[in-house]
Amino acid sequence: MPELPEVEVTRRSVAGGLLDARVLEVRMGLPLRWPLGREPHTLAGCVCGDIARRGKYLWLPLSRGVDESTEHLPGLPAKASTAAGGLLIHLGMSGALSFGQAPLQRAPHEHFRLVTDRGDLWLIDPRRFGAVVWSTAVDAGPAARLLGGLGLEPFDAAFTGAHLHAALQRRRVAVKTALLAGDIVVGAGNIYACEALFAAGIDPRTRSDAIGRLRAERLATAIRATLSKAVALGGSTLRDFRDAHGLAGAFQAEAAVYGRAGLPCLACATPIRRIVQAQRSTFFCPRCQRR
DNA sequence: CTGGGCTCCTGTCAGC
DNA sequence: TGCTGACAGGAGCCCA
Repeated sequence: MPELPEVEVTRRSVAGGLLDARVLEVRMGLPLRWPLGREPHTLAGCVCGDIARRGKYLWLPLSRGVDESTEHLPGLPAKASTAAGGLLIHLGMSGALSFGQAPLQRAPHEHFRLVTDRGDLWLIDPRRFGAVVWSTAVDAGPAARLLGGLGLEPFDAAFTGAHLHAALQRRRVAVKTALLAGDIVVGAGNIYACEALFAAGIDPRTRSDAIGRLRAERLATAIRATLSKAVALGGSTLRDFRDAHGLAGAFQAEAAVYGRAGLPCLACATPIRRIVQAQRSTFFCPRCQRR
């Protein structure tokens, strides 16, 4: 589910509540995609920093604090938490964060819970493709390994039509497959890649190295426009997605092609087609989108 | 190195 | 009503 807009909406909805919150306890449920990589109890006492986003990952910095829950002898100082680093969080296909109050009717799918003095943060993830991974720094250890291969942020000034064009020239896969790979530009998943290609008037089957400079420019603009509109609408809620306060997104109602197979194109009334590319559904208008 | 396919897991829905 | 198969927002990993 969660593509860049959903992850960004999630980030914004938890940032204020988590900042400066002191971790009291960490509870784990069923295994997620990867292990936490650290004993949960060693995180008690850490203080949450400003949560950041990189692609579809969230990075929650944790600074060293004092573990007040740890038993210690009278007269001796409270045991300092040994942890300093952060948590890299990915929502996978079906994940959502919830902050403050217990999520409703999700009990079997609560697989991670950060108990803090400002409220609790839950990861609800039925399919468990999501992950919460400890890393000593965002640019070291497991986080560096997972973030290392990512492409540019779509709103980074370096992500230009020229950059996209040059990157697409180096590939021979279909342009939609190249966008989904996430090593050129991050954030556009299956929904937004389809929508951006529609907005740019490009057939998703077009070989990436056949995209000219002008169309690459249009595609870069369309990716940014599609993603920013989706963020403004609170993301897309197809099934599971909610922000941390339980609010659903509204972009799904604005989708021009995604999930609209057989329905008339909003621009030309030609039936929207569904095909499969790299094991993922692709939706497009065969008339508005050209090779 | 590139590209294609498989895989993790649960839930939902269409069709019989 | 109940069973079966297809499909779902991601992306790392293995193989040719």
